[in-house]
Amino acid sequence: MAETTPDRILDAALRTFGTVGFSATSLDALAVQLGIRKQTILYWFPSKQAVVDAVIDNAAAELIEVFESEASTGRTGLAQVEAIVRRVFRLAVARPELLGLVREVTRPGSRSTERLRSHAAPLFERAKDYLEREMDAGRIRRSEPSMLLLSIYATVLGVATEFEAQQALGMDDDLRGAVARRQELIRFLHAALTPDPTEARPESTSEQIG
Amino acid sequence: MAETTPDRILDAALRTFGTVGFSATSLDALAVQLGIRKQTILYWFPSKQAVVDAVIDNAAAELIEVFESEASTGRTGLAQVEAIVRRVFRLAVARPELLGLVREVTRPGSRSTERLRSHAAPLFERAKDYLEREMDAGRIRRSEPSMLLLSIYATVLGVATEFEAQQALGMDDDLRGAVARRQELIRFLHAALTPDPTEARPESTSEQIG
DNA sequence: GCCTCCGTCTACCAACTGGTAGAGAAATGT
DNA sequence: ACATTTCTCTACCAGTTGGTAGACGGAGGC
Repeated sequence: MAETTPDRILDAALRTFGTVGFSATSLDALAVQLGIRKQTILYWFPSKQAVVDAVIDNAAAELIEVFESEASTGRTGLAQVEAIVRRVFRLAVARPELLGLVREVTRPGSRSTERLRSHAAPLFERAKDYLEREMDAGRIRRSEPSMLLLSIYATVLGVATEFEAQQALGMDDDLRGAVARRQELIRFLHAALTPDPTEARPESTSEQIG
Repeated sequence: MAETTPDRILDAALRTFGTVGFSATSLDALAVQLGIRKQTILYWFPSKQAVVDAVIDNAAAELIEVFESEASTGRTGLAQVEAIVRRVFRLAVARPELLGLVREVTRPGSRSTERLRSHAAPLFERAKDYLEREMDAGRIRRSEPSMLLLSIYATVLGVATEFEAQQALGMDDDLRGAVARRQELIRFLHAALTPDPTEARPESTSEQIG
């Protein structure tokens, strides 16, 4: 089954946008990559922005799929959270360009902020509702759900960040190692969220900053 | 004391590069911001790349200053690590564009990878040496120093990531909150690295991924 | 008063950007 | 066999990009 031209365009665009960014990617460069003319891209998409939007929509759909399929397992509490995080990790290993795209879209100056918001906001609300329900049920330690979500998000995205730093520093090409280390952090997160903790959180020597 | 033109250029460039990125920033846009013509920028810097390089060098010098001044306090163990992390956090609050620049430079497709490496590698080696010494002295729990450093790096950079996501989602503009939450994570890190831990790390329900 | 140097300017340039118009090839339907 | 539709192409275009050449004006030295 031959991949259609628009599909090939979106594939290449996701890869390139996710690594070098939107504005650093010209339609020409994209076309050369595919062995076609840029006018062919503009035949399938009315503008470059339309390509960007389509790539974002596709990626969002793929990520939402992960949440949907995990939400339907009937798991509860932290097991559910961990299952989703683990799936996202796996996706990050298999398709690092997806995380690159997320980083590109969440950039302050991005023109796609509105689009991102329309995809992410409902997901965020659902996750918040879930956490609130589970906190009410006593399965997750009570805290501010949106803060917790942001922390989880930042931790997950840390994989990509860390991996890139590793490559920039010329270290071994070891995303799996980065993932394993990140899981270590997730375990700390887990420890902090489990109800009836062993109260082993040490007195930190760090004072309040600001 | 009037700021010189090249200084003003570097200031504006850091701010813009750190938010919208290198390639999305034109010399013209930079010049308009400063109320000058782009040719004036090219009078002070031989090329755009030279501006980029100078901005990176400046930022690197500023960051290295933080490490240097903290290294000379004679602190040891985790107190030293925490002091540096705290300083970097403070810098992140005061100058978010610095972290934006780091993200821009560590991007896989970046042309500045070599320059980044030349700045970061020696710092990284020194930090590794420090950690190894402190592990030998029993003041930090033994683990792989470079892995530990990468985790710390990712955690610190998470502040920026989280803050940007927050803004993209249209939440309250609260970097300080993000920093506080991040410090919570740092405390977990602290717990995991303190020698003779209380062994309170829970059995995680997460299985090995891959 | 004049000269020189410094900093910014106007006026260009070639290359590249996203985008348009329309020709031509290759299937497809009838 | 022909007409139509689908797709990619060549040939453009105007605006923007980083970069060059050289004029202009002001400050200081003499």
